[in-house]
Amino acid sequence: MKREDFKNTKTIKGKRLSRSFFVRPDKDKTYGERSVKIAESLIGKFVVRRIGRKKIFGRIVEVEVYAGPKDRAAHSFGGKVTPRNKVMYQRGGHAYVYLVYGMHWQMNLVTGNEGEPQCVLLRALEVPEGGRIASGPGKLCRYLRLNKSFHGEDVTSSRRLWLEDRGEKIDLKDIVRAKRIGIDYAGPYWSSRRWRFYLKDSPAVSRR
DNA sequence: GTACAGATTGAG
DNA sequence: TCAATCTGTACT
Repeated sequence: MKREDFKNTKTIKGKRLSRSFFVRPDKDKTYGERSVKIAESLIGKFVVRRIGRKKIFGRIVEVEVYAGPKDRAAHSFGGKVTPRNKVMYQRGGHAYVYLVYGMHWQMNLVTGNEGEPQCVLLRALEVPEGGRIASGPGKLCRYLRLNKSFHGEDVTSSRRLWLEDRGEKIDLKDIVRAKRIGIDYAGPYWSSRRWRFYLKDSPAVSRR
C-alpha cells in the first residue's frame, strides 16, 4: 500500500470487527483451523489505537496462529493456565499482551471460544509513515504504544484499541502461508507447521 | 530459593 | 554473533 493510499484511509469510515469475527462456529474438526481462517481474514484489516484525539493505525500484513493445548509452541500447551496466559482461555476478541525476552511486548488476539485457548499473533503492519517501523511483533507494539495495560483488553468494545475493516478485499492467492518464526524449541512437527500468514510482496513483512 | 529458556531486536 | 532484561517453569 502506497503512502497516498493511507491518506485515503483516513477519510474512510472503517467498520469495527465485532465478536462474531473472533468467535466463529466450530465446524472444523481440526483444532486451530478456525484460527487459521481468522488469521487469513485479518490480513488487510487495520489496527487502530486511539490516544486522546490522535489515532495511530496500520494495515495488518503478517500474523501467526497459536492454538493450544496441542500446539507445543503455544503458551497454552498442555492446557496450562498461568497468570499470563489465562486471557487465552477467554472468548475471542480479547487482547493477549505479554513481554518477551524481558523487553519486547507482543500482541495476540484471542480467537477461540471460552475455554479453548487459541490466538493470532500480530507480527507486522504497513504504516502511513512507510518503512519498516512496525515490521516485527515487538516493533508493532512499540509503534502502537501497547504495554501490559492492554492485556485482556476487549477489542470489540475498547475505546483505545480496535480492529477495522476498511473495505479492502484481499485475494487468498496473495496470502503466503509459511512456517512460524522463533519456535524451533517446539520440535519439528510444530515448528514446521505452516501457521504464519503474510501478504505477498508487502515490504513491511518482518522476514522473507 | 536457583537456573534457565524464551512467539525479539538492533548493534557490531 | 551477541547482549539486553523479565516472566514462567522446573527443579533444589
